[in-house]
Amino acid sequence: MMQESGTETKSNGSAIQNGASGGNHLLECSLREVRSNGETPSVEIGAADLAHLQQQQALQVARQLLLQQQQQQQQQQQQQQQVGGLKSPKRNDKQPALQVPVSVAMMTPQVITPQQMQQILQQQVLTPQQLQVLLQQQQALMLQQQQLQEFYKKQQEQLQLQLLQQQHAGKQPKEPQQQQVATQQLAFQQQLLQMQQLQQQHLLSLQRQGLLTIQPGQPTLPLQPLAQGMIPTELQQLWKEVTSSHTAEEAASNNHSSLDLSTTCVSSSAPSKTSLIINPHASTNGQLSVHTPKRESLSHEEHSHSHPLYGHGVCKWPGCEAVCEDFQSFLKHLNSEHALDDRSTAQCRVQMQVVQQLELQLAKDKERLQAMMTHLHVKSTEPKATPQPLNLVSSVTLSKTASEASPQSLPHTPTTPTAPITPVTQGPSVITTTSMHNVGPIRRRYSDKYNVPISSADIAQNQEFYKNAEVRPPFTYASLIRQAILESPEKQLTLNEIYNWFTRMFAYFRRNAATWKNAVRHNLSLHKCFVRVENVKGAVWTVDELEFQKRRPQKISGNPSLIKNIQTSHTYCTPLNAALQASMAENSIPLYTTASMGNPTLGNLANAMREELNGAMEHTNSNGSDSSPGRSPMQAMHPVHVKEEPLDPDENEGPLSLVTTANHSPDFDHDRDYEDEPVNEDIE
DNA sequence: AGCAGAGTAAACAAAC
DNA sequence: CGTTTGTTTACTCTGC
Repeated sequence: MMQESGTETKSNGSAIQNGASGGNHLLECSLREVRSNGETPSVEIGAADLAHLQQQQALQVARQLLLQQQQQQQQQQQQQQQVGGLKSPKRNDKQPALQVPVSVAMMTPQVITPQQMQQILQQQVLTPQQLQVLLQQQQALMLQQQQLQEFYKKQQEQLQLQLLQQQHAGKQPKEPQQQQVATQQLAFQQQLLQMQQLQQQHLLSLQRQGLLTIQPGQPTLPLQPLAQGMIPTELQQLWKEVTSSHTAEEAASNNHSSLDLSTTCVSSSAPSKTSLIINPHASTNGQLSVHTPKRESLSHEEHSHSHPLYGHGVCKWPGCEAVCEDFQSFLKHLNSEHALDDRSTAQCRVQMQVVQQLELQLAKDKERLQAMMTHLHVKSTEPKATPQPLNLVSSVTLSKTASEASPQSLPHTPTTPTAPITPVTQGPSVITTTSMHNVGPIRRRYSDKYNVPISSADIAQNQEFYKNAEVRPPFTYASLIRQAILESPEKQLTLNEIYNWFTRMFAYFRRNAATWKNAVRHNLSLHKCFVRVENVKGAVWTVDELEFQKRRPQKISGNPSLIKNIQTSHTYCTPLNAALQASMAENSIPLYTTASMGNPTLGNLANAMREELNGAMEHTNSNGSDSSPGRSPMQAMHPVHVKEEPLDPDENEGPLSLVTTANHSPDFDHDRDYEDEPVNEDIE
């Protein structure tokens, strides 16, 4: 029976590994191909050339991506066929994910991962240097514009003064002076206009290159200060005063210029934005409303020509730049050259990716900014911030809404963590070989950690942590075995089921199988608390609670406050958390949130620690009164987590019991490898 | 320093 | 016959 399950798993594991590695190979090849094709162009090229080149590259990337996705799909199909024939269907979903987490992201059909986007943007389309140059250009333009605006403002103030003086003086012939002033102003406005056009061009070129996306409802960043700076209420008032005294032609010309200002904004492919920015002033001003109808009618006209893909007589389709005399010819060009075909679709796709990437980047930067501001402005929260991940997630998981607690998640990432949005790719890959340094013996390092009570803990999170991170759990074998047995519905497990529990619950026990299995057997035999019961099917192991409690006379050297703490039900998980943190500290592993992993079994692992704790308490309170049915709280928790555990080996008797436990299987090959290896790679 | 608990390694036997 | 299960012994390490 055991043999069957063992061999079956072994063969399955290898089959899966082959499939996965094959897939990786293919993907790597295609990726490499993409990379090699997307060499960064030489530096000394014009902006237009650059844009063109980038678009070409983008096209190429698009083709490659399409190809790649096809390959991925094929690969997936192959894998499913290959795997499906060999193993039970239940294992299909989880195994590849655990074995080659990187491939998971890549195998997602039809979706470009952020990593790929990053590659597209940074390696293929634009180099960071190019990006920086463009941004610098943009900044320089904005600076110039600001200076010009200030100058313009000053001029208008002077003008205002002069006008006031003239009004008060009320005698000298106004016309020449006023005209002079007006023309002066016009000159400035035209200058400003030029600046705006320049900036607009720049923006458009950025947009064309996919560097900047102007969203319909939102003002573009550079234009916003300009527009706002251009039309403050006082300025408008002043402007009105000046223009009202002018001749009709002047007024008309002035109108025109102000119109131009607005149309500039309009032509920057953000029509709605114009109204957004200007209308508030119009409403507050009242003066502008006079102009508004005209402006609207004109801007409408202009608007009809302000196609996002058309500007300055040039087609703005990525990589096109065909010259079109007027809007009509542009439309003709658009329909003929950029009709719905493969090429256009690919280009569109690339543009979408670029936009997505930028949005992603924006989200990241926003998050970063938020964090920075929080850090800088809210110093008082700093102490709070550090343990926040824990508290946050704990509260979330305790309320069993482990939906989107992890900010990144990460992955989280965590990290996750790292991967700020690294969402949830926390497989074993997240914590890599560095975490394997702690392969040494367990030893009871945690005993002293009990003296470091930490606020509320998250058992579920810890559990997920150990499931994914190859960190040695700070529990004794005996505790773990007992926990495994108690978690089973019938409070009894076969040896193999205990093994399965270990591998399922702890990534650490997916390696060095020979070692820890031997230890498990050793413990089972050694400790009286584990009772072997002959069964119909064979033998199962149970726990003699009495014996188990007897057997632990150590730890906790009477810390009254701690003990008091412990006895409150809420802090039952405290030692576990302490142990977890200690363990992580030992391994230099940042705590990353894995709350997104779904319904964690509440208190699974905590029991392992609790019982240790209880034992210690009993020892401390040993002067009689086994006051603790103190186990009762923890026992009371069992029904909860026992029910929630989705894969209970007990339910799957026979050879399949091993197979149906998902997590351990990917590493089963490793297990075998380590079993075959005579030398333990422990570093002590 | 000594003790006890825990982990590791290994030998061995019985069962499968 | 090979593997799994179970037992036992010896040794090391760690905390007290």
